[in-house]
Amino acid sequence: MPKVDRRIAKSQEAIKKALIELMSEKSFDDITIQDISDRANVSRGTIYLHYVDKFDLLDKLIEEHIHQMGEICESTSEMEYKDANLPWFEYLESNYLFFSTMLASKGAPSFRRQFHEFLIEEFKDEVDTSKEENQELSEDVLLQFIVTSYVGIVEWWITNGMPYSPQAMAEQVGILLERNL
Amino acid sequence: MPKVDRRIAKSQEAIKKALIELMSEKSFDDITIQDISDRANVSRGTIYLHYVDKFDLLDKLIEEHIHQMGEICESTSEMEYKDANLPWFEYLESNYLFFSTMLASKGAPSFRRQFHEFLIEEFKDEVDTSKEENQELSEDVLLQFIVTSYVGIVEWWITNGMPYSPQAMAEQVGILLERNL
DNA sequence: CGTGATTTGTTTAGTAGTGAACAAATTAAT
DNA sequence: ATTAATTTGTTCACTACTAAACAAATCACG
Repeated sequence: MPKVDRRIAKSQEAIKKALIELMSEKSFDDITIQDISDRANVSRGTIYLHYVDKFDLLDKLIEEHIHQMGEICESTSEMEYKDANLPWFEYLESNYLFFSTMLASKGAPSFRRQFHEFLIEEFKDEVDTSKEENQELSEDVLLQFIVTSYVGIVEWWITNGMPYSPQAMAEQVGILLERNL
Repeated sequence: MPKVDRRIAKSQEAIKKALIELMSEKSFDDITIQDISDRANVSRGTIYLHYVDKFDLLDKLIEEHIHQMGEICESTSEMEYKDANLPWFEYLESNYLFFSTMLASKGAPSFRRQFHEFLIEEFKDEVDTSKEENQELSEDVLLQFIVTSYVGIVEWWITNGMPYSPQAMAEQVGILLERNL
């Protein structure tokens, strides 16, 4: 990995942070490139140096988070659900503004779907209908059941201002996964 | 004013912030230029682009705050003491880490003296021994009295974690100044 | 002491960010 | 529908930041 120039990293961070902040304040349609460069404290041209337009910026932002979540899944694949969930909820917490705006009604309508699809892929290998208690279930039903509930729980937790700690969430969701998979 | 390049402003901000943070963690002597550049996320060379060494950086940092405080004094010169004090304490609050580290025992020993000298200059024109109740006082005694107590109050407020709001402080110190000047 | 490791301060060639200008495309208002 | 005003996307010459290399100075410690 040819480590990226620190100026690039800083500019892109500032730009992405600016977009998230602005999306939490007004509709994506109403956000202009100038708005973003002002907020990021970056020249307007700098944005075009990295992104073709604001849609591309949003795409890449989402893509990056999906990728990060993939990394987390990878690093926790060997753990118990209870433990594996902790980094997950910690990640959600430390990116609260991103997830809350993306899941908000006027956020990024496509994000919920992408999030769902991502989880389908991740849980695909986890469902085990050979286990005794799951004999009567078909794989895809169980998979949809789990993923839908997972998305729902996350969405509820985020949009309700994270009423429980990541630890508490990891533990409880861990129990529920254990029980159903 | 030939407005400064935004890259310069950002770099210098990051560098100054880094120094303040590091000084709140360890002694100035133990801080290296590399430490600062690491913390500021800036190339080591960038520091030398703006400052000759870490002493120069500290000098300029202090000088800037003294200057800012001068601006505040200027903008409030027409107000009642109570009102004039508010921007003052708000400034102290928003630069809490700077003032608390500079006033700390192992901070910048010279800062307290510079701060004192600055206030002497600012209050010089405020003392009025022609007023009836101050007839028996000589100007320099009254001046030293006021400034010493002002520095003391600020130092106490900062090093004790700002136990009162800037508003409360501005009000009370306003009363005390009114009473003595 | 001395000597080995850090830290310093400078230089270098290369890269990213800068503001300004511009025409083209959108959007808003009458 | 015709302006007028904004926003877009691109180009440009210039400047600041970059990492890396270097010798000199300072530090640490056996």
